[in-house]
Amino acid sequence: MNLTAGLNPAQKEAVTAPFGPVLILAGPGSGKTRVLTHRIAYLVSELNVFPFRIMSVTFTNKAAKEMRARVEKILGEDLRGILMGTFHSTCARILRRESADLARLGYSKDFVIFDSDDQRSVIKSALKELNLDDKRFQPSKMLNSISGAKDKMITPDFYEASDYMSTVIKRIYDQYQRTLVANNAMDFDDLLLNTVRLFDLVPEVLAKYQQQYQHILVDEFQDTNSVQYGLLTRLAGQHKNLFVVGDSDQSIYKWRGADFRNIQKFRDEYPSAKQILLEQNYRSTQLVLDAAMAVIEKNPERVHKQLFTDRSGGAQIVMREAYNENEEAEQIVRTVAGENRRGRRSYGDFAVMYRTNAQSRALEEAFIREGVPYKLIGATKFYGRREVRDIIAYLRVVHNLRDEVSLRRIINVPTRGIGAKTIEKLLAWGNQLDVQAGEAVIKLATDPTIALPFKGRALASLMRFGTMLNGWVRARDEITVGELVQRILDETNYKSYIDDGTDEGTDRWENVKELLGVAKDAGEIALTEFLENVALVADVDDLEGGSNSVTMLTLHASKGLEFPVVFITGLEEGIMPHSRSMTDAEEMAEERRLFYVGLTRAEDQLFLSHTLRRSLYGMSEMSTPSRFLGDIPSNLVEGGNKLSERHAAAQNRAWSWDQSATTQPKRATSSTYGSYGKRSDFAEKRAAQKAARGSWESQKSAMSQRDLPKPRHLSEDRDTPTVAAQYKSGQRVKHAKFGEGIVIESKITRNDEEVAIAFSEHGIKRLSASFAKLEVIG
DNA sequence: GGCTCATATTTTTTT
DNA sequence: AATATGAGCC
Repeated sequence: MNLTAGLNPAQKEAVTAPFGPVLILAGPGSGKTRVLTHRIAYLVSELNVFPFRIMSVTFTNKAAKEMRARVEKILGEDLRGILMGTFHSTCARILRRESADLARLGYSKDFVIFDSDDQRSVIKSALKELNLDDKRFQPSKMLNSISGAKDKMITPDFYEASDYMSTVIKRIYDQYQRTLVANNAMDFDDLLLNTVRLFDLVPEVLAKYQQQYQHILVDEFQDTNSVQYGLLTRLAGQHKNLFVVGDSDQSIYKWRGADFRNIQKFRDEYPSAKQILLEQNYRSTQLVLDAAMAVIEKNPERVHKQLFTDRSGGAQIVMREAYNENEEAEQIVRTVAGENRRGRRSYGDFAVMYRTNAQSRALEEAFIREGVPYKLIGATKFYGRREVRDIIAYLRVVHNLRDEVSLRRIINVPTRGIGAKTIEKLLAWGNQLDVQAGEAVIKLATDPTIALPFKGRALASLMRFGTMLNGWVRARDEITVGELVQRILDETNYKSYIDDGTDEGTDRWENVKELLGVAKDAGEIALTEFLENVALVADVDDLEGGSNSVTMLTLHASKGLEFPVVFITGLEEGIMPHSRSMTDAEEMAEERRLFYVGLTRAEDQLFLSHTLRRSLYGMSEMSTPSRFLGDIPSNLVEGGNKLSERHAAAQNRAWSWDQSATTQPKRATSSTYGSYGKRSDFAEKRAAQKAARGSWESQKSAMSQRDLPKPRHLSEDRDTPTVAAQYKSGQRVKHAKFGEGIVIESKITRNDEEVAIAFSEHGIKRLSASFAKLEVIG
């Protein structure tokens, strides 16, 4: 088998690099996934590494899964000897395996993983316990500090208390960590940290894994944090076969502790490391690359890289401006529908990207309205919904009775007469008897000899709940996760609690049923594994809409993917770059890298859009085009980069819109963009789309590309105006407020005409013809 | 203890 | 806009 066929010299060199530390610096689209998969295959087959003893760490579970499939395809065999996963899942696995030694850290192997929501509630109860104000010590800030400490491997005892703030944080951190251990729970950082601690505490365990994994491969190395780095160097301590692949220009997770300087650290610590550069791009046209390079070059302290491709030329970038996010979305759907209808592209060729998840809403609505199939990656977390979290909390308590956080969540949901006072009393009582959380309720319900501090209604309720919980715990190893969920739903009468007959209630119940479906699909797997998947695998939520649908995703989620046509939306100051990054130069550099990542996802064409007005937190505000747009060379943009002109125009328009808003009735958005109503309404439409997608899937063999549902009213080509121009330059007009002026430019935008007028007394204004009352006087 | 209404707060990105 | 928290009342 020739594993290097079709690879360029640099790629070949990487695949066949000698054992020892290797650093691959790979530009976007340089085939690094290919290099990784071939490297693994090479290790397995050519060098007879058997049993395989290879550990490969990628960024997402999805990526790991794909990589496994690819390697298996190359080798044509089952790869049980290779561990592939994320850092987090790898660590969870190791920790559960070493449960005997894990006890030394205070955990049993049934530990649960607390996500950010759980973390928040732990912090909150810690604040309460310590009598601290959650305004002064914001839970999110506290969590950031704690996470930062954990990344530096600082335990509460060693947290430096130099001033008042840090003294308080130290106390909160201490309390937080105690709570986690008491709950037999780990947060995401703990999974990594405890693995390293375990290795340091029990050298035999480390030695075992060093022996087991002779080769370690790491993808997206620029996004590792220092604990992950520590974990790698420990694991590779003996064989030093550490093969890392990264690109500092694509480092976009600094906020999560990632530090691309790990690349330099690696160089310093392994001076003998072989270093290979992959600069040839196989994905994009030269034009796309030129744009991306022009953007990234502006970042300070950066090593210049000359990306190149065989794909010279390429379609020019389309830069578009829309009135608001709804119009922006419509422009996109029309372009997509148009290209699809002409048979030039299929829906699956398009990706629409945005900075924040909240921006997906307007896009979804537009796609639903036009009947264009899409799939949403990430988005409003399915597992973040209240009703879903409730059920998960039930499972977690059944799985780990020490989980007080989850118990508190569900002990009175559905309401069963167990209020705050009773809960506190119950837990205090349990504490005296040295039983935790769920154990206490069960003891109360099952041990007739025990003296109880409760009576009457509270006691009856607790007994009933304890009996139920006991039943589930006893059944948990006998029945499947699906059956367990079903039982919990039945016995708690959850449906009548959540489905109150309103649209929203029905919607919630649908979500519960979806979770039930996921549980049933999980089949025979253990509860532990099920809960771990829920905690660590984020992509269960992806609305898998077959291959032939438009992908919507955040810029972060786009890393590692590629699409023929990419739309990047919301390119406005405050959104992209995000307002939270404005004050810090390093964060701004990261925003730029994020934009760079988005740009380099495109194979053939880029559409970049910004709006004049954007709704945020339910308020519509004027927006200014992103500074990043200005960095795209004019010759790469269709019709030239008009950003600076637009920038000025935006300022002017901001002014005139606000003026007209006071004198004119509000623009009829409901007729122009359709009215959207409440959440449930939207959920309904989304469900309808989902159902329709199912039928598309089933019909797709019978149906050709072009027969897909025809857009209802946007069958026009993308820039066909729907209004006719009323004004032309040179005309003299009169405005109610600004007096007389001369039209210098008239431009048709969608559904409107925009007129630039030079007023004798007020200077140049850009006005909307439908708004401004203009009288032609000559 | 539980429900309803009013007010505050939020959103960056994800394992 | 959508959700979380808190006060007030049954």
